Amino acid sequence: MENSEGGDFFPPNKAQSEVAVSAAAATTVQPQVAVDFPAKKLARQLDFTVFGGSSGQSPATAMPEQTKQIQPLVKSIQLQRPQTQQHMVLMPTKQTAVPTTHPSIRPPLKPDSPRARPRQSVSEVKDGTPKKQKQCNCKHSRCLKLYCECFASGIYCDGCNCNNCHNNVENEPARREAVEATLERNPHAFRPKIASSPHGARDNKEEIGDVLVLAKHNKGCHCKKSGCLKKYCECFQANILCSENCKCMDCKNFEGSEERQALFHGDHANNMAYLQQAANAAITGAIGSSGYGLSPVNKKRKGQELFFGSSVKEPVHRHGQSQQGNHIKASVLPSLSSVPGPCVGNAATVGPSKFTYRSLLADLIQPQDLKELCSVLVLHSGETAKMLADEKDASMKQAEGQREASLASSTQERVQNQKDSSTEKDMLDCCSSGDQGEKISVEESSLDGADVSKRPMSPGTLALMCDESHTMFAAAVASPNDLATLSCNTSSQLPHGQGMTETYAEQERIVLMKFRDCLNRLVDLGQLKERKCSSMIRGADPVDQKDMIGNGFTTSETRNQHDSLNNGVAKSALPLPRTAQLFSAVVTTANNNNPFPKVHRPDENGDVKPKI
DNA sequence: GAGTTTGAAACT
DNA sequence: CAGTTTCAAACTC
Repeated sequence: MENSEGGDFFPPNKAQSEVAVSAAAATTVQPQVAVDFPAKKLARQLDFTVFGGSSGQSPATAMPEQTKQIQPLVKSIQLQRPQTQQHMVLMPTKQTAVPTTHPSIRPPLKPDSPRARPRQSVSEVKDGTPKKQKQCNCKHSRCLKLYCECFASGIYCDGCNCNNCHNNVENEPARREAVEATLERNPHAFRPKIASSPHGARDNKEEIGDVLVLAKHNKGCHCKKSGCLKKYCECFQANILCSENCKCMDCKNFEGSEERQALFHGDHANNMAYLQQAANAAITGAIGSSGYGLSPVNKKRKGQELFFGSSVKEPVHRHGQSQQGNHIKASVLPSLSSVPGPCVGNAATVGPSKFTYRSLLADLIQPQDLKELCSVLVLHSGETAKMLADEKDASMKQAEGQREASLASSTQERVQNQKDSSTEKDMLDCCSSGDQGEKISVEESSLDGADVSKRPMSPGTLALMCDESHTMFAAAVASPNDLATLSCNTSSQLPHGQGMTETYAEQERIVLMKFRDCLNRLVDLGQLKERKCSSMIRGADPVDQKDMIGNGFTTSETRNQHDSLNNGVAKSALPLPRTAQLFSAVVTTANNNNPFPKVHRPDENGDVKPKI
């Protein structure tokens, strides 16, 4: 127990190398070992108690578990901290102002401090100026309380300016006692304060510009006067936005806060980051579910007042929480100029501000579009089948006409029809497997005289129709071979033999051609949209961006895009469903080069939408 | 560098 | 759990 405790929490001897962290010695833990960043409160993020869910456990019971897990933690910290620091441009580091005396050459105030050596290895930074973790200046806490950054970081004081320091090897018993007491008060005392996204690793954190937007303060801050824009605020100091966990008042540390943005002004890098953020948001329509949430700066306060009549005295985390709430609300509003909602899509679930990539086509293709597309393709296939069948019948009749009409032949034909009917039934049964509704829908969707259900259909057609309610898209893009497979291998049972196989092949070829054309159209749309977004971003007029919703387009713009899709295409006089329009363009266009002049579009015959 | 402000931690 | 005190860092001058 004691050994494990020392091994878990208490710093190692400074003689230990960083590599030795993995050693099994009792003093293997070097939580601070690679921490080359303002130790400050981030250092407190170390969690020596809770790994593996020791939370709630008494320190005594928690300790053994710490022993098991501390080393991986340390390793991850070593890897992650420096990265984190690199991104913290928001937080003006004062490290350069910190005495740079190297721990190892500092007066042997606390010669046995374990911190010196490990830190050395990582304290050489950028400009070559040796940097050292901040030293505490504790006077009354003996460096045995969380007030002390060193203690909170789980490290010995070393070269600090503290008085009556007990956070060292000589006072190990006292220190241990203090640790236990601290853990007793709060089992999470040494737990990381900043939680990353649910996806875990901090080095996977998502960043927008220079801001860590996924990280979140576990406890949240409670700032009252600093507006969460000073380093008093733990969130701000950690370079994260306040979250719903915070209980701060008059918070300005949220995405879109003009005060916060003001901190960036004059900082080119940050401005660029912000621009980049705006660009990303506009291009991808990444902000939440409702669109462009990136506030083009400076509107937040209005938003706050709008929603809360923002009073400085209003208690609350009002702006940590409410701000997040506001953001959500604001982002829903069509005009961001009026309410500069931050980019928070859903702070309640994803934290202060989470940006998610969305395809340029995200809002172009709707689920019903796929259904309609499949309907179109199915109809097309039916038409093809019909046409080919007619051709075949004509040729057969012609051949028959040349022969003497015989009773036998008519009898044979009846038998043939019976086989067809039987085969059809089998195929439908197979494909509708367990879902009568689908079978019905297939039949219903065959409308208009095409009477697909009563004709032999290609395996591909059947596959398309059968899968319409679940994997329409997949079925549509499947290769003919796949389609044949999907059709339950019924092709071998088909009565027309090779002739029908050719018909099926032709059907599939045409359907796939249509589908390919559709995809090409979509690609064109995407490119069009990309160009549009890019030009908007280049315009860099935030006000203009207010018109961007969702993926960055107004409905009218989107509509225009759809219109452009149909340019040069004879449109149906009847109102087509959106996608029907979309794909009718393809169909009609294809028909120009098509042996099949007439294509029945779904709506031309009324309701042909698959009923699923 | 001294003094003030601030908010987390500790305490009641 | 809320209110108060203590504390040390951040900040101001």
